[in-house]
Amino acid sequence: MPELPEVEQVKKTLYPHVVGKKINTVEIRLPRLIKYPTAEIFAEKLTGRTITSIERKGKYLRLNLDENLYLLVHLRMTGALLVIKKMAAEPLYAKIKFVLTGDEDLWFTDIRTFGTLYLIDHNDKNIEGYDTLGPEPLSKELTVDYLAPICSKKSAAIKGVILDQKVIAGLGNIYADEALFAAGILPQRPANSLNKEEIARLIEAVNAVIAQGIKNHGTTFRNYQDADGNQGDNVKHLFVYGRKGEKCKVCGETLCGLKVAGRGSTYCSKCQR
DNA sequence: CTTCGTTCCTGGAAGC
DNA sequence: TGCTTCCAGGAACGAA
Repeated sequence: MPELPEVEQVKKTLYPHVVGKKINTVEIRLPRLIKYPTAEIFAEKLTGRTITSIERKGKYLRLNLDENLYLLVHLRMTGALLVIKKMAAEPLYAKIKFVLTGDEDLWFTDIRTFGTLYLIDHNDKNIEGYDTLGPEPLSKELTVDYLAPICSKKSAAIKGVILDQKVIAGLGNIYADEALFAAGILPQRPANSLNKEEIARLIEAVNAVIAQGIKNHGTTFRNYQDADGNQGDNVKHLFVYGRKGEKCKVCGETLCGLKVAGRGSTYCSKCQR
């Protein structure tokens, strides 16, 4: 599932293929993926626009267009943006085709069809979920002074807090489990039970696992691929995610599985307290 | 306000 | 072997 490092890798691989290209037509095969405005207006307004740059904010990609338009894309679980030669066969699970100038097209594919797309302009209403994103990992805004007061007000599990995009933008289940392991903190610990030193360790761990994920071009656990169709290498560097029942790479203990904040969570009962 | 459960969806794994 | 059931999860939403 694409989280911050995966979306960052999609951005990097997409950039050289689509920036400067014009969208000639848009073919929408699953209109319900377009959350704003309607699929008809979405296609109509995109036609003839030129992609000027790409930004990532949390797990959102924003393709900036001329005429003050912005194409927002959230890949959710199995969404992908793929650049495909016009002569090649169309990709599996194709849901939206952006016909570009040049010899390549941009496709949005999605197995489980949870992905969402929006087309907004600077006068549009805010898109909830996008405008409320919290600070990013590796940013100077993510500090103990920021996170400690938030944690002290919450009795819910710390894992749920760091998965909340309004608190930190970009963590999903993989990097949340990895960060909690690296920080030596159990995912089910109430957020308000963490002291300042633990919160400092957690921020450091979040930054470290995200930086490593980016360096390794993302984690391909099931379906994730970048815009060139390549997989990420980070899965071999995971300590806990997807390793329930296997031995802890640090202490040898069998890793535990537990549902925390509604998600499958894996942790080491010896390394994490 | 917070917290928790439900919903969406499909492929692949697990179970009988 | 072949069918059925369950599970994976990001985030919006509703209920308590």
